[in-house]
Amino acid sequence: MRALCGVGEAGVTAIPDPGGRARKAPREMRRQQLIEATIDCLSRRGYADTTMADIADRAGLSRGIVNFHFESKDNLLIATLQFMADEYATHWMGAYDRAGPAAAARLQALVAADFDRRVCTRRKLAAWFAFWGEAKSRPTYQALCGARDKVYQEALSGLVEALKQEAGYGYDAPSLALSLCSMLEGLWFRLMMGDGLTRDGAHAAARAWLGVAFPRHFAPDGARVT
Amino acid sequence: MRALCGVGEAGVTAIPDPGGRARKAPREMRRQQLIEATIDCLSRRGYADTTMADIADRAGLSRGIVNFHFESKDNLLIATLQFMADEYATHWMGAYDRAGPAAAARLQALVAADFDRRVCTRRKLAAWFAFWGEAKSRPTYQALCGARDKVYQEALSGLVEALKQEAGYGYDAPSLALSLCSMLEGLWFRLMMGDGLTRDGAHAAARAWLGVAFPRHFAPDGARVT
DNA sequence: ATATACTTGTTGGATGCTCATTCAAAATAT
DNA sequence: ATATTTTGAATGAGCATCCAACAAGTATAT
Repeated sequence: MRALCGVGEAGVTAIPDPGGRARKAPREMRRQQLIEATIDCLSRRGYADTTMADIADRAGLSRGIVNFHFESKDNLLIATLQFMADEYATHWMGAYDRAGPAAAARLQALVAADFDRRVCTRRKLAAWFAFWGEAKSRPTYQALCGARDKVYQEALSGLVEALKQEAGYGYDAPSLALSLCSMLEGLWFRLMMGDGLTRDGAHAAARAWLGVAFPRHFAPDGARVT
Repeated sequence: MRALCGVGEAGVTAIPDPGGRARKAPREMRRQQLIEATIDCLSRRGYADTTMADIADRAGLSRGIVNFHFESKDNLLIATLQFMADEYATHWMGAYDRAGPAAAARLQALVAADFDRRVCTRRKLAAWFAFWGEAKSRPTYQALCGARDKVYQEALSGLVEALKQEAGYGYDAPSLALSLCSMLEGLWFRLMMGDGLTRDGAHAAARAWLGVAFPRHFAPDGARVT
């Protein structure tokens, strides 16, 4: 589906074309191509410096094309954020469902999902932060990001509560759930910032947290204890 | 020092003037006034929509003024970020020094400092995130933000390590320190995003974590155990 | 099949607006 | 009188949007 991934610094290279520059690529494909180009530009140039021309160039198409497929720059950005939010939700929900019924297994799966290659790339993290930086002043962004979080946090809260009942931990479940998902977001932040932190390093830190918070369910390195 | 704090939504109201609109306010005062106006605009309109005119209006001064005191918009933004980074560092270092020699007391003080009124306001958090959103594509911002973190994280790491040695905890200290400061950043993020989370709620979540991670030093509610 | 209208995509330049910067003049200090 | 600070309007660059022309498919007619 996604064509770009390695993201070399190479200049003019366009996205390997779904349908080439050929006219009449299916509507949805061209939209997706433009969305990917937008994520690309956001991650390279930042929100403020991303122009319509940049996006068109990166997609290897002409200047007017965006206004044909999306009505405006704003619409394109919203569609891009929507796409990322949907992709993220689909991803973690799939992991949740595949993890089986045990609360500990589900929690472990959710944490692992956050550091999976498919959603956790420099490119996408940078795009997320570009949006988040603007979110407080744009209700639309805030709504989309908020929706992303709401359900996710509820899922985490439920699991934290379930583990508490299973093992009689003494913590305050809502507070601990909040600190858990804040930590996951913070790790994303540090990954995006560079600093030599790797996806594996971040994942290890998250697992260390699990081991500390739920010692009867997870070993200090985050491996599950039966 | 800082004049604005309550930040009502009120429209044209300028910053209560250090020196009024009177000409010839001391150089440093006018610079500070413009920096405060910049933080204000960033938090209300976001990075992309903050213009020189906005800033001048909010400061209650004329359009050309910024280019006189700072040479360019870029310079003003950098000075603003610099100011926030300095203020933050001064603040937590002061808390650290005032906490006395015990590692647990110092850790508690650092966590409390992060949720103190002076640095943790909606206004300032929003400004931080405006910068962070652009940081990946602007080396200068990244350097300033990175410097902010480096020393802070080292301090936290040292304390986490010290507590481990005091009480023989089983965790991996570097990973746990990373997860701790990620959590603090994530809590800032959620505070900025709104969602009904209060400063006290965020602080409580952080303390809950302390209780979970260092049970021999902190009670479940984060109070110190002697 | 081949020609003819019609729909959908695509292009690149024209248009007009917003904004950072510049600057000459005015105001205030020393 | 001279130096510093402030003003507000002029300048010009960059950008999103618009649009007229063109291209490529698709349906209908011959």
